[in-house]
Amino acid sequence: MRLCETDKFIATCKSIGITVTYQRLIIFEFLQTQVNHPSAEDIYKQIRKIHPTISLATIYNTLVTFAEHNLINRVTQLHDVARYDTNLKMHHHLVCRQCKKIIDSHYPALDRIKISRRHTHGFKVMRHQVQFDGVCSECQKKARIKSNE
Amino acid sequence: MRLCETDKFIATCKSIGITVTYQRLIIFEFLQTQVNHPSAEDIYKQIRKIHPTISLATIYNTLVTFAEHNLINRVTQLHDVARYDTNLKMHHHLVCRQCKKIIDSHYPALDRIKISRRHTHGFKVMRHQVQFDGVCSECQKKARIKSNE
DNA sequence: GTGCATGCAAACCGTTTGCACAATA
DNA sequence: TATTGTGCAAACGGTTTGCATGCAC
Repeated sequence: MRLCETDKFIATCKSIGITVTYQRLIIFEFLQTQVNHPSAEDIYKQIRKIHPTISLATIYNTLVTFAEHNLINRVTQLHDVARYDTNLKMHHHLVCRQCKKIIDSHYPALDRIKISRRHTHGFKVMRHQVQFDGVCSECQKKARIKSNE
Repeated sequence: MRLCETDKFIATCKSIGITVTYQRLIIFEFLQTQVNHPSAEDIYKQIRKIHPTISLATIYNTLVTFAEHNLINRVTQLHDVARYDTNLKMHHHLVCRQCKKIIDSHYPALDRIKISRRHTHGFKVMRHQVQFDGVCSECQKKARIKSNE
């Protein structure tokens, strides 16, 4: 069972062309057990209990590597700096993956989204917002120019 | 016109019980002109051109104050630390305002959301995700206990 | 006059990086 | 053996904070 998972991880590393290391394996296996969206620090503290020699830098490096190869996702893409919004009316966001531009989208159909009680896990939901990830027109243009060079 | 806006700001400050200062006024007025979700640094650089004595700390302090009183919003609530997600299937998030817990919600109706061309502002949309803000059951419980004390 | 806000610099903290050493392929 | 990753510590960058001065009420 375990072996099978390990083999799968090794195969994945080979297919994306990264070295298989013990540290990456234990980080990956740890992540598979997590449902609560841990931070690098969380991961470090947990793994250290069993593997006390692992370094925090390795956790960070590994998370970057995994995310680059889509083995995991960062929960929020807009992570580098805090951004502020003066638009207090309900609205949604288009976020550019490249330049991190945020554009408001007023789209009343999305305002009416309701989540049924069965899916709220006891949450008292107060607000919702839809985020569309993609590439803005300027960045698409830049990419086209680049590919024609 | 300008006077009217200024008066409105003064009235707002009074109603929420914060001191009216020149710095807060210029920051607030600047924010009203912005549609591109500026960062603290952006705001600082722009305002410094006209008011060279303002300090970055004041920008930060003021943004915190404004956000606390709901005059503005932080675009992302989950800002303090990067969080990772091993669930690569399409899903949505319930985020607790208090403890920052994130719970996955698998709700196929939300997966089928489509945004019409008119609303995309030229974006190439690649993914979307709905975020429900609220209070988780544990934090609701804690709040109830506290209010009964 | 009292209390809250500002401005400066230092501290903070999450994250990244340079480098010597170790492990992988 | 050549390459890539690890671990440590130092650097980095966005943000917060302590404190003296200044302004609002």
